[in-house]
Amino acid sequence: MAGSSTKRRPYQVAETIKRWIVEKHLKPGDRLPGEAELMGQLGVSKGTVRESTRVLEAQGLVETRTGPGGGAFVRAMSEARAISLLSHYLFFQDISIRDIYQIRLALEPELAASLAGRVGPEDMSRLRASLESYTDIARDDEEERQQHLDSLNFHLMLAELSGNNPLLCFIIRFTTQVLADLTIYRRLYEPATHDLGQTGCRFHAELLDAIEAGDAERARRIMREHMLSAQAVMNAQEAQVRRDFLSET
Amino acid sequence: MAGSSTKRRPYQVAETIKRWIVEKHLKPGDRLPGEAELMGQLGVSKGTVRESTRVLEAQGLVETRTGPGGGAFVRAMSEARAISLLSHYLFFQDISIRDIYQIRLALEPELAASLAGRVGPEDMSRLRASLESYTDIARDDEEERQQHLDSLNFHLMLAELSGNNPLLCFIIRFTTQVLADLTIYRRLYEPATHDLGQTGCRFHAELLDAIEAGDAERARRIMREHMLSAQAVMNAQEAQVRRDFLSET
DNA sequence: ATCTATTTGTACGTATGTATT
DNA sequence: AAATACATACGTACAAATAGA
Repeated sequence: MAGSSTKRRPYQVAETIKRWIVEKHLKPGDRLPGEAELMGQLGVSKGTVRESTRVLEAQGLVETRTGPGGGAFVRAMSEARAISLLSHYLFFQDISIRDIYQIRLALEPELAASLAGRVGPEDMSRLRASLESYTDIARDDEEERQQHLDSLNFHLMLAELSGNNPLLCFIIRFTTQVLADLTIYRRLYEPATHDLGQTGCRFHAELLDAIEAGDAERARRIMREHMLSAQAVMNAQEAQVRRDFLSET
Repeated sequence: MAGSSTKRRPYQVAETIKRWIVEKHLKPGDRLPGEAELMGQLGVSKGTVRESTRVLEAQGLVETRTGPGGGAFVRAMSEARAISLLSHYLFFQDISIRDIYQIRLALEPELAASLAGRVGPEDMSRLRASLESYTDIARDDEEERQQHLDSLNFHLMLAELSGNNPLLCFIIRFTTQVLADLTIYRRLYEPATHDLGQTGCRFHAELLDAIEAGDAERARRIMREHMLSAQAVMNAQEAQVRRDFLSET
């Protein structure tokens, strides 16, 4: 294989800059050379430099600001962007609800266990307060839909609280996000799910007790039962996940 | 909310094109309008169109070809690129070996179970053949390192075989990739791990038996024990994951 | 509050590379 | 082998945004 550079210039430049970030141990907030300097140092035109910057920006590695002192700055990719990018990957892969729940069933109990005894009192009451919105049975479809979103949000809050293991946190938030996305746009929640909110609420309440008591094994077991119960309901409606990109908010 | 477009033009254009892909149900291989047409339809200049194309390309949504009949084509993002993009996210997140194994411990048994009775004879023998390379004890460090890579590759092959649940497959391949990456560049594998290859090989062999027999529960249990055993060894060396981007191959 | 300097953002024109026919 | 259609790259000019005097 000859050394002929098969990639196009903007990508060569982007790769070079990535190497700089690694080798020079650049941290979020650090400034990269400006367009003019890059043009000079790398011997490319302005347009090429800009295309490179867009690439790095699209990948979430830098952000750019105009004006004096502006330029391209190293940036820690937001979790929202990472989720969005992963949804780009799954766009052409056929994911089913079943797939999502296979993951949740394996991971959520793990998260619950790792949280036992590690949630402060103020977060604890925030979690308990959030249960209120779906203790009572829903009047209409609209309310039920909202309850389901609130219930999913409970899981997002749990993931948020577990600062340790960012990867676990990310995966859980991603799966939850996909489910929430489905709930918003589709009538995913129609038949025979009316009491899912009720039972879900009970599971959540028991789970909080176990977490507060610091009983990791009990938390794990409760969450597992919770997932199995939800999975059974969801598997009934063997839906294909909607083809869309998740937005970045 | 006012329609004031806070984002810059290339991103507006990229978003527009993404909407086209969703709404028109474009599939991989479908061609997007050429630069000239986009310039006309969207009322932007050539440079802006090109920056937009780079953004979509960086996100793995399109590829571009030169020459007659060339242009930008819709493309299903490769798993390799998705892994690379996710590694960009984790770059600033401080992941530990412990974190990786927490995920593996939860997911690998699930994968093993889902594979039981679903692997064809030819794949079965490929898997068995791969065991050969680490049945015998390693002579030197170099050989041991290679054995560890082969052993990880076994898990990659398993993930590959499980076509169902692309997301599960992706996550497992990602975690394995991170470990392989560490093994290549660092001396992760030094102390007290000499028999890890041996015991790992035994686990793998037993696992294949269970899979061939179609015994999902047994496969799950064996893989779980395998992960627990490896985790115990790895937790000894509480290493921080190396700061680097995973390459796209 | 206004101006000014700095730096990115957008547009346009032109030339070159590359693959298809 | 040549013509064609398309992306790729360069250079310049000007617009917009922002920090600081």
